[in-house]
Amino acid sequence: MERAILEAAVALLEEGIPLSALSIERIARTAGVGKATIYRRWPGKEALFLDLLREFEPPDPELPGTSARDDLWTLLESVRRRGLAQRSSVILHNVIVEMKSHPTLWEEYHRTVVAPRREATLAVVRRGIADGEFRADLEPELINDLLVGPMLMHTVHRPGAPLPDDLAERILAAALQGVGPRPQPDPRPEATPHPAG
Amino acid sequence: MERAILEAAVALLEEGIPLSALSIERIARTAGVGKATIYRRWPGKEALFLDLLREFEPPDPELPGTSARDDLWTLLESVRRRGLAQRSSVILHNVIVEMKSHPTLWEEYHRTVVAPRREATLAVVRRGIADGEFRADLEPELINDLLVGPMLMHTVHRPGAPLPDDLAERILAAALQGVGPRPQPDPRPEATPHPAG
Amino acid sequence: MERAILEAAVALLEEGIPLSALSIERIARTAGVGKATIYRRWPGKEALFLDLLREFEPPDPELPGTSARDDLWTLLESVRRRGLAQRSSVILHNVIVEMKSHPTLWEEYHRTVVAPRREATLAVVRRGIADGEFRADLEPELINDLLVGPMLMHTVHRPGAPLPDDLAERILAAALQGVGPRPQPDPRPEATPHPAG
Amino acid sequence: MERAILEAAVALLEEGIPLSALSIERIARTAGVGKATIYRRWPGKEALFLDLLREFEPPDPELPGTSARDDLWTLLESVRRRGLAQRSSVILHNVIVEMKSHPTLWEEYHRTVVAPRREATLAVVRRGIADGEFRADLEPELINDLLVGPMLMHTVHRPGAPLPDDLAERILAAALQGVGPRPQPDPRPEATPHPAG
DNA sequence: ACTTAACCGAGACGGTACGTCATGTCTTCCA
DNA sequence: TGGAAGACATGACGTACCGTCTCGGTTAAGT
Repeated sequence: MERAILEAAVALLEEGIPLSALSIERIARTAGVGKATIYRRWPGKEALFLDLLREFEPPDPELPGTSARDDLWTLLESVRRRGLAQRSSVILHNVIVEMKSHPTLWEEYHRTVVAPRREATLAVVRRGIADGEFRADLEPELINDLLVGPMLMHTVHRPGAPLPDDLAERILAAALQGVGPRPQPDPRPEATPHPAG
Repeated sequence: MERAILEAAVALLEEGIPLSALSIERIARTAGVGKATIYRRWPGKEALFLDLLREFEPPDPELPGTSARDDLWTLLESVRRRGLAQRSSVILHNVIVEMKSHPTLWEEYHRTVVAPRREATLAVVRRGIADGEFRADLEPELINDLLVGPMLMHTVHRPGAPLPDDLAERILAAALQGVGPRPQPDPRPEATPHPAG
Repeated sequence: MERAILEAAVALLEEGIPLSALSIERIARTAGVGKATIYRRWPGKEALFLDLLREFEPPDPELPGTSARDDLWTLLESVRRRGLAQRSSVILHNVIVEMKSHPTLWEEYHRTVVAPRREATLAVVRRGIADGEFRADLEPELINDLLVGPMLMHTVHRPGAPLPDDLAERILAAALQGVGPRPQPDPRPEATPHPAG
Repeated sequence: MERAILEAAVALLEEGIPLSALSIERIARTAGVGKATIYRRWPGKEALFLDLLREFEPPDPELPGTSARDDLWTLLESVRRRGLAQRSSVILHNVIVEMKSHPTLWEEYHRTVVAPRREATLAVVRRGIADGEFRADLEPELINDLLVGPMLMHTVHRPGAPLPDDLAERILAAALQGVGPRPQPDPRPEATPHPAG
């Protein structure tokens, strides 16, 4: 039942019906279900959307564990790819946007979906600090934001456009080495940042 | 007249009325104005919101021009402070969110407000590259995102919370030097990069 | 429900609200009912008025059957009395007037209410012709109009004024004998035909 | 100016626009005139309609004066013909209907147009009584209504249909001689209508 | 000829009503 | 018992008119 209703909602979205036209009445009609049946399960449209989001949430990526850098690359890549997922992309962006106007629901979404993901990245960063891959004099949160933030900037400024393949790699490299002037006196080829490889 | 209407909308928002309850009828009633008067000026609720956003747009900060670093610090600080603006903060965040569901309007907001701001930062970054303050082997956009992105991460994850005073400074420092392990063998003190001032 | 709405409409009319101020919004408000509830039952204001008219339609009078003349007197009297009906009178006149601007509805009212009434009178007239009470060389319709028409003239020219008690009797008498000069040579009194009763 | 406005109203009516869609705004637009210009001349839509009616009022017919009967025939014929007037007919009927909901205006129309016409017929009837053409024992009003009423019945029951050519003649004849059984030369007291049963 | 008033079109204004739609609650009736 | 069906009160939607009101821009007369 629950499924039938969510499927109906998705079906409508995929038909091109804009999110703002997704009334409960319409979903009920499409699902061949009484309105009351929907209200019995969700307190409102937005709560239904939340479940709809969870429906599409891709699984967390499996981390290689070879190094903090590699793990972070994997995580950033999963962020990038999520932005490309066929059905989701634009649709889900709008769902999220809509849901943001319901603080309670957004809070729950953040708590159960966004925050855990952030926590996972943070854990990797902390491990990287412990292993000497990251500077120990910086807060893990700062390092995390320095890596993930640039990723989001792309989607803000180029909505709809696919993120470049090497974006994760380039962000990681730049963030690790810094964007300040290269220490020229150093003659070393510097290839990978950690010299004693 | 236009002002009176926008003021009425803001007044309602400040009374705690949620954005979703901001019907045109209500705004008109509050402003003591006929509905037609609103429709004569804006094609719909969201277009009105766009003007409401512009209303609160703070002026662009004046750049010191002493160095790219100082200019960027000023720009990041203005981003931070904008998040604290008394009336706006949470309210405007919601307005933006709402408006995102109207692609046309959002596109215009981006074009006339967001993009120019980004362009200003990018110009500073380019100058910094030319002056040798930033690595020349990186795209200006990447450097820009590396600095601005982390700023936004804060507001995403801690909505409503004020951004720490030294956030801009810490982001700049970390981004310039990189978050990879410090090149310890180097004995030079390399003086912590002086902040703006 | 239907009743409650019609009652509300009548209540407003009786309060002296002019028909032109009888908006559906107002009726709904007075009846404590949503607008949709009204639109679910009637396609518009005028259709509602039609039901309002039917509400007040008095029952057809019972005919004595003693003679065509007596039956017609009864029918004319019922026309006269209908003009005096307490609540209706002026109000209903206006309702009818209003409804006339909706050809379809007026057609229906005529078909279901007016025409049957006319047919009933015509039937009596035809019987009267067959029985020799009326001239056989005249069309029944002409005779009918000659009797009913004068009745209506009164209401046209003296709106609101009550019709005189003996109007039906006087019309009948005059129509039967004709308004031309009396055939003087005839000395017979020919006793004005005693009315019903 | 006044004319231009009335013409515009008529033009719209003749285009088939229903009376209910004849807003002042529309008339003003069609006439190429400001709304205020209309309001300066008429207090409202219905008052304008009144002038519109007067516009179409045909001239009173010229009476032959040969006899009351002939004069009345002429008057009845003019009533009949008025119902056929090309532009007016249905349109004007609706205008009248509409105007009836404004008691004041209707009263004025009645006083200045309808009543004088009735008075003219009544005068002829009175003359007919004096000349012995009509029974002297009947009120002139009754005789008048007996002649004019049947005329109106036709338009009530067959709206739009043209009135038959000989209608006036037939009404006059029937009314003068009466619709009761003809006083056959038969000397018998006429007891049962069909003698040779 | 120059001013000044009247009048014009245009259309904005605060309102009210239109008829439609969606909300969330509530029966009703069927399986 | 629980679900579909949908009626219900509420209220926003965007449009159209209402009747009043400024606006400038002609005209016209009066000086």
